Amino acid sequence: MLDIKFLRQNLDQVRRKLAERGQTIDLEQFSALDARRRNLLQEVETLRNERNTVSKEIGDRKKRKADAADLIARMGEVSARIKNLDAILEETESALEAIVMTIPNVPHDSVVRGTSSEDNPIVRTWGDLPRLAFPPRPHWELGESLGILDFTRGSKIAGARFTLYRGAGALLERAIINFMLDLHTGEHGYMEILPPFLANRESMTGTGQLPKFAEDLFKIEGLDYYLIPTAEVPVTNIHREEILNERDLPIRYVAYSPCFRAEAGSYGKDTRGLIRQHQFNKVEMVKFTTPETSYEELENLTANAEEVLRRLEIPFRTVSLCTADLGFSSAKTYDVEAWMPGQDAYREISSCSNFEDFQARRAAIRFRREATGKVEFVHTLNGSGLAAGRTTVAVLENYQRSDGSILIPKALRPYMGGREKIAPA
RNA sequence: GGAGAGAUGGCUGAGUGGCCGAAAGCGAUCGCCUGCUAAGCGAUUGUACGCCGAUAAAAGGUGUACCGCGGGUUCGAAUCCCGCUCUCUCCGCCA
Repeated sequence: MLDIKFLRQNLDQVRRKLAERGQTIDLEQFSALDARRRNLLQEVETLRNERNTVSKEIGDRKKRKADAADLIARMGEVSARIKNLDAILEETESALEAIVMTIPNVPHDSVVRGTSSEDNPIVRTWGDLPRLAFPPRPHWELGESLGILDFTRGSKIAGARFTLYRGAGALLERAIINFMLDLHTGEHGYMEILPPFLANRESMTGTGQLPKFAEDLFKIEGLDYYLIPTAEVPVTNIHREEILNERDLPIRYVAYSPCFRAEAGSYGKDTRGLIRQHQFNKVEMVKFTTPETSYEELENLTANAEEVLRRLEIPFRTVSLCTADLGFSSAKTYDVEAWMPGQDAYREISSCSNFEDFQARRAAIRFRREATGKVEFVHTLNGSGLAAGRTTVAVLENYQRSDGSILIPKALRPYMGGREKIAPA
């Protein structure tokens, strides 16, 4: 969420910035509620002050055995008024919060203004597209004919958008996950985390999934637990309501987790194959930084994600999301898109974002500045490093051969017992 | 699942209705002292929100709230009552 004081003082600027995202927000309503809240607060605090002072006087009188009945009667009324005002104040505050919690982050100045993903500038392209002497097949065909991906049985067990991996397919995805974790912990300086795969309402609110995007989540019936849509949720919430030491920053975590997404509203989109699933595996990088370094950290976070594809020798390009394409909590996002020959397209395989203090404010993640002793909000960042399911897709499609077999990328062979290819049984 | 105990500041730990935002100790920071280190002495040591502050911010001042969370009793609650959450111990079950 945005800072209420900042909002109050920069209404026009915020309105303009949000318009660039294609959002219109009822900032008049915000102003009215904010003013009302402050008036009520003052009134109620004055009454509390009176009650505190007079209650002391009552105590003194009683000690002296003097009569205090008049004061007690008066304070009875004051307390009743406080109770009344408190209820109104609470209503006002939750109405105000309801607005503020649904206002998206303000895009960073370097983010290009646009109206759709068509306007996302390409910032980097890497690798030569493979020139195949045969028409490339999509991964679902390859996976089924090799007997390593079973979409039919995945549907039988759970439903649409669930897939069963078998044999070398299961091994390949596990190898990809292990390779990525080893790379980020061993060479990029991240600490590995294995988090809970369910999270509660507070955690979901802290990172911004709630209250606005409840329909995208799977919820455990009757309990306040949600299946995580990304490891970003549990890992960012590690430090919820904490004050960190400046010298411990930046903190860099990397976590494997399955991710669960309801994919409401995406009917008919990417219905075949592994691209869009209700459950998929992902390795996620999360950072907590000081405000001064967060954009530098975003650049190398993105580079860390790209490095996976470089090592796997899979062509990719990186785009910077324009204002219209930016996620709710993000101030700036790079998407890394891997080349997928079976689809003749680049497809998103990582999304790296700087949330600045947007999540930190919601989740109360702060740090104490050594120079001044003051507490400030940290900046949080995260990025996929990478989506494992889509990485499996990229490997299958880029490394396919005319006989339908798959060459294993060199970087993955140590993770697959030295195996060099996946061939039809 | 059954039985019991507990939750207070960075930590340990007092506090059972007003003098408690909270003793004491530890730790930390600053200063003094000291050949260095240790010891000693002194001071400081939470967060949030509102208001005041010469304009924005800060310094500073002031008020309110916070003793796991939510409600209740009372003129007044860390303290009494109810509900919840979490932690610990024992039993059962289980990977």
